[in-house]
Amino acid sequence: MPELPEVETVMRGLKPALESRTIRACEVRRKGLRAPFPKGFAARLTGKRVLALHRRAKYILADLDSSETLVVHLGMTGRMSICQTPPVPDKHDHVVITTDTATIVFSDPRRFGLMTLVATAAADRDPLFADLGPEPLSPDFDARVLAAALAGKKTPIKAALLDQHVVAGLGNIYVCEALHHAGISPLRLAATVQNCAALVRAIKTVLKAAIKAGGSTLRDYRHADGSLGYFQHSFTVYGREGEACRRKGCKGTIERIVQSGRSTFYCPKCQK
DNA sequence: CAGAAGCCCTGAAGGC
DNA sequence: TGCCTTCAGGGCTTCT
Repeated sequence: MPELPEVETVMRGLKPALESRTIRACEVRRKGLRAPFPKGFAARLTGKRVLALHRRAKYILADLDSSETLVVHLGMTGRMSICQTPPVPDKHDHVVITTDTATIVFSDPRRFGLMTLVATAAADRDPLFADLGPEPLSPDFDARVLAAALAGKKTPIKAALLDQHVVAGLGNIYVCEALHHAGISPLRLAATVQNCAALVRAIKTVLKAAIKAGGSTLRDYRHADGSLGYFQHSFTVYGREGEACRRKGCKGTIERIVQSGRSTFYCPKCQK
């Protein structure tokens, strides 16, 4: 499940295959993913040069020389693969982009992903991005900003951190990991979190370590070159129900609960 | 209006 | 073996 570290890793892997390259062909093999592809999608990509690749929240953005930006969201099972030779398309391969040097395939069995085009100059104001919270790894995201976003929130801190308006790019796994790292219970109401500085530090630490490890491969996630992430081996709570807490000196056992329909893993002993 | 629940979608895994 | 149910969850819509 691609969260910020996975999307960042895929984006970095795509850079050599896309930046400063010209899209020579684009094959669209269905009407859309979770939303329809925009009108003339393939034609608006064909012949365009990719100026720069970047990431916002869980979105990969490719600025084109046509003043449009290709927006890609991997959803749950989306994958961007670089192939040196054109592959035989699988039934879940939905978009095939060909440059002079490579073929990039977007595949997504569950089709929770998204591919669309926005005007580059107005991207920040697009509904996809306008209300997003700060990038967790940017200096803009600090204790004061987080405290302000959590003020008055009656929802559990777990749900608040999953809210992309509060902070953009966290998903279920890294929220669980960051809360354990900070020693904060996922059940605690957001407005009652005292140590926002520790929580901000934990979020940044966990995300940076995960990016360094190339993200976490649980099921579907792969780098653009097909290789795997390995941060899953460093999880302290996620998927560890019934196992011993890894915090130094803590004798607790990791529990799994369900919050807003989603699994939460935490240690009831050291997360308060 | 905030917060919670429902929905989309498919493949893997478990039960019988 | 094979059929059925359950689960995974990001982001959107709908309900309370």
